[in-house]
Amino acid sequence: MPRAATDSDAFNAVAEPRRRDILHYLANQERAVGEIVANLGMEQPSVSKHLKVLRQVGLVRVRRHGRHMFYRTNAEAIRPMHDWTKFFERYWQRQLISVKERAEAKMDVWGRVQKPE
Amino acid sequence: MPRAATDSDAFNAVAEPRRRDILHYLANQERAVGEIVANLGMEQPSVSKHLKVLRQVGLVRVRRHGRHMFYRTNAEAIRPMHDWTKFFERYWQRQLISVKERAEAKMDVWGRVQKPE
DNA sequence: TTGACATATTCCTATATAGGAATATATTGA
DNA sequence: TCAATATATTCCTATATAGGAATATGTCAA
Repeated sequence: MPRAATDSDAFNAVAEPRRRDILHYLANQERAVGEIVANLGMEQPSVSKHLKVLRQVGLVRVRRHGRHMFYRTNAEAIRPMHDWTKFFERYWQRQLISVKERAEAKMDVWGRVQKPE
Repeated sequence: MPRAATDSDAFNAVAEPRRRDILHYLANQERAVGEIVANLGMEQPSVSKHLKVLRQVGLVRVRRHGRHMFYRTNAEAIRPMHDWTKFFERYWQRQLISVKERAEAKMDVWGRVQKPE
């Protein structure tokens, strides 16, 4: 079984660094495809294909104006990722637990208080 | 060119939903592989392979104790993802800009204040 | 209507999967 | 030393890429 498709969800879509660049670039203002090409230094077909993936997972919104297609980041779609990462916020400041601290807490060698196995 | 490898960075590693499940499960306490297998209902080789990817990008730490390998989430490695998503925090509460508001702000039809093209 | 411009799509290929099955490695206890 | 236990690795395969090149589609301006 291969990986889940890039357009299956936001997590898969933003795994590609160029797509993260695009989302960052489109956060403030909507931009035409040509602007993305010029400013991020990617090939035009490449940009179109990345935008298609981002659109399919709702990470960008698009609006046509004449020959131009104006894309803009839909920040709402990033929120689930933010929430997922936020869950770990309380852990990344935690100290390592020393042997001494384990002893004082009456924890076993596995660092557990109850249900050793 | 295929996608970047799953073990190239945290973004690619967590694109796989089962790996997110594992990281969530290992956030509080370190756990033996067998516990992950039992509690998350995955095949043992599958768990070992996912753990390998997570270990290669620093998302989990491992400690051997006898026959057991105790894995634990390294929340620090999730932080870069949190920071990236956090950048968009100020955008996802933004209101849509109506025609009226655009007119008052002297924006053009593209919603831009300066540099129309 | 036609040419120029902007964007999207198609075709191509090497490559890295995820999971299943089978097997290998490592450690313990007797 | 040997069996049991815990975990890791290997082999297999269908599949979805990302990027390059070429081309198609859509829209305007004259």
